Amino acid sequence: MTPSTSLTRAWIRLMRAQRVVLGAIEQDLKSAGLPPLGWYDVLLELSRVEAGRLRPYEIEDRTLLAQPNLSRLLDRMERMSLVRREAFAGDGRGQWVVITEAGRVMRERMWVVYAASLQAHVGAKLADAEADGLADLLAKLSR
Amino acid sequence: MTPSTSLTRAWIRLMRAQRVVLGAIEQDLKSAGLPPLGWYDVLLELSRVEAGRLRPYEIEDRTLLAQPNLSRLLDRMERMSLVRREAFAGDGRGQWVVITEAGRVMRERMWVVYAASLQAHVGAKLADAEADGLADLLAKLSR
DNA sequence: CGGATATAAATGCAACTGCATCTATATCGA
DNA sequence: TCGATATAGATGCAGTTGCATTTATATCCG
Repeated sequence: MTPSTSLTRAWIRLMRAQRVVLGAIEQDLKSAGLPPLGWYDVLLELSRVEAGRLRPYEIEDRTLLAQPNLSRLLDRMERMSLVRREAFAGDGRGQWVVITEAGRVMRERMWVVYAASLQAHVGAKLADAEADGLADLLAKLSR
Repeated sequence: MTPSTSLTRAWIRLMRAQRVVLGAIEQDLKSAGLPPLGWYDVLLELSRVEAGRLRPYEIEDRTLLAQPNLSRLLDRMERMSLVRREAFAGDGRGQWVVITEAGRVMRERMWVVYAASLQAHVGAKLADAEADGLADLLAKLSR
């Protein structure tokens, strides 16, 4: 049941590439005095939906964050006034997570840095056609 | 400076694929009662070299582990008798990290599970030629 | 209706990471 | 040779993650 060398090599490079690029991006965000990428993911999901609000479990599904981690991430974001929690009428257990105006502003500020960083660390190394090929191959892995 | 959609899509899928596959592999190791993947990486590097020993900074270079993290990982591995630290003659600041027989056995036990997991979570989804293509594209990113 | 079960989210705790700092030893240059 | 600087590795601490458990509310079924 030993995987082929092709396979092993691809996996090792996947780990390495992700680590290198993610590290570089996080570093760029930190240098700009901005919060880590996880915050961006949450803000993006919230700003994508019309009402600017989602249930925590919906955010979970979209971001692959584990429930307790999301709960505490929301605590931190709420402390920074980027989101606010509101009661969910109709189910006493539930709540809405609502993005604030400050949250929208933060998402945009983060995107400026994130986009430049992506361009520098990925875009500069991959032509568009290559990126498409990569995306297709990677898509097979998450399914 | 906005990255193309191709680029963004590739990056998001890279993050997702790595998270999904790594999560599955770690889960398989844990289910088998084995330590996490980081331990494997260290054991592998040590077992690869003829004398079965490396300086900590050499392990760092090969695994991308941060120095303080490696230092403590070695503590844990030493507690489990998988490696042992020895003085490095010729530089009083340095040391050797030596893999023990138990360490070699552990590496092999981990590889059995790791290999099966890789096969299941990557191999089953990617033909060899695709894996080669993926590896080539990913190689461009770490450079 | 009322007890068993399920679901939404929070909390406690241990392990791990990143980061800054510290200690000890080496090296370099006046 | 000696003080300044660099390097190897360890340690302290705060922030984060994973995992198990808890709390509160819903739902389901006899």
